[in-house]
Amino acid sequence: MINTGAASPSNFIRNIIREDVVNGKNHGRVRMRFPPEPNGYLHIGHAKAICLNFGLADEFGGTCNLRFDDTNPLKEGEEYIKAIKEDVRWLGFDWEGREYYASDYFDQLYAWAVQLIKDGKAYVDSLSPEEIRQYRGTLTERGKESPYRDRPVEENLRLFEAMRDGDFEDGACVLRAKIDMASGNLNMRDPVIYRVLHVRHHRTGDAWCIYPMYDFTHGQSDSIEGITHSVCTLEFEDHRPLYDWFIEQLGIHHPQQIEFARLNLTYTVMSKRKLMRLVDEGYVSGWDDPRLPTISGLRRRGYTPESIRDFCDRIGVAKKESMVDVALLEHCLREDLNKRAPRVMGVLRPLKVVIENYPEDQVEELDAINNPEDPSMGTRKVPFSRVLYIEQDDFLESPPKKFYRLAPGREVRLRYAYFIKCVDVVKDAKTGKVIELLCTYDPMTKGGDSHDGRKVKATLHWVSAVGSLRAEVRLYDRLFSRANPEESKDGTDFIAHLNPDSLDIMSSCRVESTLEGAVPGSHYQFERLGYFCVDTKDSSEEGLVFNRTVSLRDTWGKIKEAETRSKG
RNA sequence: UGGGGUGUCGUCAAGUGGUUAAGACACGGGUUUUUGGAGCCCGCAUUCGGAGGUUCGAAUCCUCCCACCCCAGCCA
Repeated sequence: MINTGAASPSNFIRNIIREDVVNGKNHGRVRMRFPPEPNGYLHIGHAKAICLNFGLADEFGGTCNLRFDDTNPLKEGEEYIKAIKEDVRWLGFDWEGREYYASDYFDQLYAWAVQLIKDGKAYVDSLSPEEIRQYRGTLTERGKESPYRDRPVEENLRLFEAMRDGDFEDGACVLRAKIDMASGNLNMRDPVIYRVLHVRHHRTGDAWCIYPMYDFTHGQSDSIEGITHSVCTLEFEDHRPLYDWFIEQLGIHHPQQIEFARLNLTYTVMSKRKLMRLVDEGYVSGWDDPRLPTISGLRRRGYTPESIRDFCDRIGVAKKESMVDVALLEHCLREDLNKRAPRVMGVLRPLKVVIENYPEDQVEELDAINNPEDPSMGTRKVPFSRVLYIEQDDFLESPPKKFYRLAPGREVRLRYAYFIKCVDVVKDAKTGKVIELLCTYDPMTKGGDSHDGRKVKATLHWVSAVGSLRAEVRLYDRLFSRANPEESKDGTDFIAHLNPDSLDIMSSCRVESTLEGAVPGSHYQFERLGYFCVDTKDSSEEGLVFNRTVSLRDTWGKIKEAETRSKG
């Protein structure tokens, strides 16, 4: 178990638990659990819940179980279990072998259902699904009792057994709790607790053809595991009275349920249904597409577990439904990577530069610092030669006032190399586009230091033509063009707000040769551009592929943007 | 009078009768700089959804009102 460390801000759940511990409730013990349904991949919203549950357990010297709520074999599967475990582990949490499944409790749940029947608290209903819906009433009108509600206990027992033995088709009947059809809380209007489902379960196989509903499973599973604080999201607030009712009828340990608001992030979607659709309909390349807020997507994008945990600590926990600015997530990432990522130079859109006064066949090895934030990371040698590449964005033939990079007649510094001055440009005869720069260098400025106090306004990153590698770089941007893609006044599908420029593949980039053999998944800062990582799926010895994790803060970009905006 | 929730800065979020109403992100300005990066400094809610009331004193207590979210799966 990792200790998320530094004083996280206080939140109401921690306050409740602290109070309980102080008062000796549950003998001062804290038992938490993270209970995903294995029917999809985990996303950053789950990370919030994971950090909360494991973090609180850790803080109060308690434990946190990983429990799969696998009560619906129609939608669940092994693939998801595997992915979920990998994600939780990657985030840095350890369930210390306490890996449980609601399906482990099927026998106990069945026995409890029988107990309820015997106590006259549950009955087998033979109404059709449609009829059950009609009998339930509406939000403002009370429901009607089923004609089967008063079947004798013996008959209920016999029928429930027959359900279990496979005597009924799917949907023919259900077991319902006998509570109150007039309740203002729909969950209390005789909720279905068992249904017939002739489906093979990924763990129990064909042992069962009836499966308990989530509502009849979740609370009792927590109870069985001795959970003290059962933390879940807001939409289950209405279910709490029902869970309490089961616990009370059964006379078993009563976990305390506490609800908090789920995480929403700007410029993305978080519901499993929507993520599933993006994957299934091919809008993204898979659950681990780097544009997705899934844990696997963030991982592939280059996010670190540390940055995600830091983010989860900073967003807080409350009951107010909120939308967190993705800029905060990016801030946490930059802060982490700034300290750890080695610096390297790479040119995304190469513009050829010829240093006319530099010897034809000479190649110099220049010293470059691996990370100015951390001297212990040392230095490396980068080759410099007569033909170089710089970024196309770093040259403008007629620069606006605030642009202080290279331009005709202007001098700039090449990082760790020399001052160079642009003396001429070569243009494509047909298009008129600048395709090459003719420059001179000042040998006295080796290493980048001016020898005469001469100042230069910009430092550019560059790469030597001879000592550099070709690479593909995938520039990722937000998946949606709207802060809240769900927000559609009427009927507009969230798909309509997909950002058409969320992926930009740069295929003729050049990176410095130190990147040869770079390890998949490793992080780098491409100086002046941003943080990038070696793609874990598509990068290889023959073809390096980098993903842009996040750009550096871009002051010039903002100036440009502000100016185009003011010009109208 | 269906039930359950929530409203504190652009976005999160502390605060639970006496604070100049924390902090973070964002934003703006300055400083520094061989990354227009990073760092550092400064600014950023006379006010807590609204209106009344209680009190020496209210974001915190009371009353009424308003806005928004969730619930009618044999999904979770």
